[in-house]
Amino acid sequence: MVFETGNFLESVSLDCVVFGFHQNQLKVLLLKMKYSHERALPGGFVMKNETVEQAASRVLKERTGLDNIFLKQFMVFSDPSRSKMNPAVKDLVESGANPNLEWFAQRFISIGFYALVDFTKAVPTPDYFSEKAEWLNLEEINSLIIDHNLILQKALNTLRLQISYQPIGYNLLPEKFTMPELQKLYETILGKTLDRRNFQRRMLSFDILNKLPETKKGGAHKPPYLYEFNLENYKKALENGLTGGW
Amino acid sequence: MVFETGNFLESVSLDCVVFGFHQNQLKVLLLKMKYSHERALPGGFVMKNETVEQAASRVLKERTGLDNIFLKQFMVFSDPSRSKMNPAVKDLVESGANPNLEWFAQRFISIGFYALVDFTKAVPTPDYFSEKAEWLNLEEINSLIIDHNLILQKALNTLRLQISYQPIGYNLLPEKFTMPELQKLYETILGKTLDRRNFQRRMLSFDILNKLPETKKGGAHKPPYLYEFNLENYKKALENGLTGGW
DNA sequence: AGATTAAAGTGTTTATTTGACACAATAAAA
DNA sequence: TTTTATTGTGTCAAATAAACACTTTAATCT
Repeated sequence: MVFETGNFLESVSLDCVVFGFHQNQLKVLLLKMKYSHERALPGGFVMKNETVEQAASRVLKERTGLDNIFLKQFMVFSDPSRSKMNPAVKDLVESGANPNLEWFAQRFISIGFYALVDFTKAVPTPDYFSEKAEWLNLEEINSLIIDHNLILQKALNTLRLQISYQPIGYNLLPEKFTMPELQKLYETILGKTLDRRNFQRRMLSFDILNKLPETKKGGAHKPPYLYEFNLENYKKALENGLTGGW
Repeated sequence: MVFETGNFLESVSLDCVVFGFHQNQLKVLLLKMKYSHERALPGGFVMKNETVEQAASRVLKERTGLDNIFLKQFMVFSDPSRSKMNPAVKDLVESGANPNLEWFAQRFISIGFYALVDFTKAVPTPDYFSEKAEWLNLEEINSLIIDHNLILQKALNTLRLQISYQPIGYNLLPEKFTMPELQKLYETILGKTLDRRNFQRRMLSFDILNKLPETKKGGAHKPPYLYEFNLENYKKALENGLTGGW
């Protein structure tokens, strides 16, 4: 048995909404369950000697191969009926593999995390219950197990709020990126278009970008300059917050 | 025994930072432990058939006598060593009362809530572990048990952030209040002074206040007008957020 | 090779918001 | 009745945000 349930804290689970960005699309990492074939957010349990943040890091390391993922808890989901329709339990029954069915069937409150990762670096990897892990575009996402649609929606709301007073992008973009790419990221998260010139002026005013002397050639038309984040200032901005909203 | 520990979810506790406002001071509701005499935030456990929000409401109803308290979860505290120095356990040993000591001595992750209540209406009431419940001014608060200082600090930070894009006051002030009182509340939470005229202009622009024809007499000097919140707009603002910061 | 195409670079003007600031009115207290 | 200190109120200047158009460029097409 893969799960040594005795190592875990009772009653507590966690679910992660992992956001990535690729080809101007906001993506979410989802699992496909082995037996029910339903989709689910990656999640896990908390070991007896780790914090919930460490647990989420551990889980995401397993699901993406990445360390040092940007990770934030945003809400606890605790509707008493939420666990009842967990298909993982059904899956366990069908697999006949698990001696500790009751443990999985217990009531869990789940701590919701959202994570921002570099799409190109993550290697989606299924877990014990799933046959596949893959990125889906936001619009492609239909019904998820249990309350995972709700969790996703709350995560998205939180991200949208966050973006107004925190820098975002370092964890979602490759090291070097163009201003139009950054703008698309913002537009995608916010769900609206922004003025190109005002966006650039605003971004530059935050003083978290280094403009590089190179441009990104290869597209048809005028090549855009490349930028990188000025990590020192970026971190300062993370702590102190930015101003205003879009 | 008061605590039927079997009714509670394992591993999960909650702690509440209850804010009140009185005489231009921000107050926090604290308990004084029976045996160790240390101070603690009011807290409790989650019953098997309730959400964590319902649990927090229940606990606060017991500690204040109030229903329908404004309540918000803001963070989960889960350092594995946090439970180790819980004086409640020591208290239980000394009281000799509890047959289920192990339950209390287990590791808990704690869900932090903050609450905003009308100081004049709350009746501080101690719990099983405490001899006294009382309001303390923020500056009067010294060392609290376990990680409760941290929880308090995070709650305060959250409140300060929240105040920039959410209306605040309905839950902290009496029904009718004056503009100077409202301003003092903001100044106290933010920890800085604000320009009287700009504050008023800004507040009125949110369109969440009704100016009443009455003034509040009794003080020496010119009596200020009374206001009440326009609940309909207040709730809209809670949902949609305000703009900018101070 | 030259023409065409569409995205990217860039600055100014206007409107809106914020910040600073002073004097008159009032009720209580002296 | 005088004094006192708080409240009510408006304007002007500065900063910020919003609207907006033309030139430059690399790739593609012919």
